Amino acid sequence: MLPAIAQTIRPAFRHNDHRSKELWSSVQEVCDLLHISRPQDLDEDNCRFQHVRFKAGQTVHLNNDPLENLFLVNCGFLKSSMTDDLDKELVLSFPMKGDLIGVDSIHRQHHQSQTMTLSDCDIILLPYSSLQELCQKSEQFGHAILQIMSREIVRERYMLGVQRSLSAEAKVGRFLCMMGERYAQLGYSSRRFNLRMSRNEIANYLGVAIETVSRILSEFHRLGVITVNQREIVIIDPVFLSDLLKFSSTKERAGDKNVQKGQPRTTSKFVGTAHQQPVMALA
Amino acid sequence: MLPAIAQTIRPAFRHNDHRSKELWSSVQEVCDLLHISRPQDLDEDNCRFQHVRFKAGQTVHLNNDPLENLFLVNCGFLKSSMTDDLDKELVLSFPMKGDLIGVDSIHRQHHQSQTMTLSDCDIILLPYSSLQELCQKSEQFGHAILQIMSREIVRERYMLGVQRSLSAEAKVGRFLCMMGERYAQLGYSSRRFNLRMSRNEIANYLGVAIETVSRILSEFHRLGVITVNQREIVIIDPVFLSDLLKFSSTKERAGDKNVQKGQPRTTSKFVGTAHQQPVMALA
DNA sequence: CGTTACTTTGAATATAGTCAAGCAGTGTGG
DNA sequence: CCACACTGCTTGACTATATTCAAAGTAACG
Repeated sequence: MLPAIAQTIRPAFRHNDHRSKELWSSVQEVCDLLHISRPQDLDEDNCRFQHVRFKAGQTVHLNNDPLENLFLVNCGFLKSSMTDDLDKELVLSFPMKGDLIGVDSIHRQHHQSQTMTLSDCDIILLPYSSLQELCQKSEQFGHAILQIMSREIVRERYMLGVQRSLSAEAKVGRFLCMMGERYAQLGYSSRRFNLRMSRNEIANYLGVAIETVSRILSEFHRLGVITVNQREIVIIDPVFLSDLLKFSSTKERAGDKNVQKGQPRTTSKFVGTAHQQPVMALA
Repeated sequence: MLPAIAQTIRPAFRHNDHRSKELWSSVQEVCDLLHISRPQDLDEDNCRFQHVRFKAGQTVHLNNDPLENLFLVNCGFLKSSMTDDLDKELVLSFPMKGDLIGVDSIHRQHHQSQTMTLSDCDIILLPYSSLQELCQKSEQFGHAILQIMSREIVRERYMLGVQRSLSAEAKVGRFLCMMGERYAQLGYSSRRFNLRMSRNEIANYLGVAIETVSRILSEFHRLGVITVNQREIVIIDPVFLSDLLKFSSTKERAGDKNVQKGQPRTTSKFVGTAHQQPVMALA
């Protein structure tokens, strides 16, 4: 079985001959990474999954590649995107540790997107055939895979809600909060982090113009709710950003709290809210 | 097993005592509806799935209901929606025949959305436990379920692309085309159909204001590319609508064909394109 | 027939996009 | 080491698009 896997990986993978302490992971380790409990009903644990190293800027898989492997991020930062009718890139997600890449490809047996590395990465190859086999052996594992797919649906749906009902500044605010939370899950600070992606990629991901992202970040900085220095972000007032999630919606903010309504246009429209909430000390 | 299913269904279901020719469906029939091939590796076909009838305006499941059944639409039209932070409804989809409802609930074992009927409906209950069992018995069936989940992800992703990169009129145009295609798949005309949902629901689904939907439909009508009479739509020029998909994107139309750019504002901005494409005869 | 819900239309406004210019880091080669 | 170009980012001015508010029209319903 192992030789079989080795043969199915794309040639590019074989160029990565970096020495690594753990080139193969067990089912246990994969389950831990995926945040699913290890199936109790799976006795034989002789299955191993290969790790592959990527340098920043490399391609993990391209659109329309045949489905052979799913990819589980062990460490590093990536960008998944698709191409629309006009060959314009649409950024779909920024996978990081613990994220499973490629579940969209099961439908047509070909990848419906492409994924690039934004930093050096360590990726675990999960051959789809092996996953199917595990699903067959273990009902619990099968259920866990369905859960992961379901979670992906819920996540995308959440983004859909963001796209539809939030203003540009709320999108950016929510994006920053989300990134903070994700870093926190990885054990980093949720308040101070480096964005791994360009303004262009953020703008694309959020569905707004790059200038808008830039303007809003500057505005947040001016208001003292964040600090921006290149790609280094410090979130000073997360409450402000999370309130934006709720009340900056273009459509429904009339009727909710009388802030941000009828503020003089000569000053920032955020001032009203900013003054209501004490600026929190930087951790 | 059958009594078990009968006991797990919600009380509301039992009120529907309409007499029906086929109250139970086989695995075969379910697979046909889902457009997946019947698993060859499943010999015993003694499993039956209960049908439930709903009148228009009834609730199939509510947000946060525990996951007991998935729902497969046998006939009728529905609306799935979720509730955002502000208790505002967000329409997610308009399920119809062959659509599987509830795959989002597997993740947390509770439904993450609610579904209402827009017309009288016949729904097949698929107990999640039975599905798991079938997945276990048949590798092919398991794969098919993964495919359906994957397809759902791809669909939601498509909507995400629509939300991000299309103008309001392109969204409406695409919506009409999409509805036409879906009716066509059910064997109805793709050119002439009744919308089952209100303008409000369309607007919500597309993430635009209701007035915008109304205006754009009127505009399309004025241009002769569609006919609107209440909720009855006749698509006269699908090419026009599908071109909108490509070239009405707010962001990328500069540089593509010099239509719709620099048109006098006194007349419709669609006129330029409309004149380039012959109006097709009404089928 | 009046009430209600849904839809259409117009006018004013707000939001975000486009265009254009300039700035700031980065890297290259002289 | 500095000039140079290059890329990514920021900012301002203007414009387009879509929303909000307001009002009136239309169909459905008891």
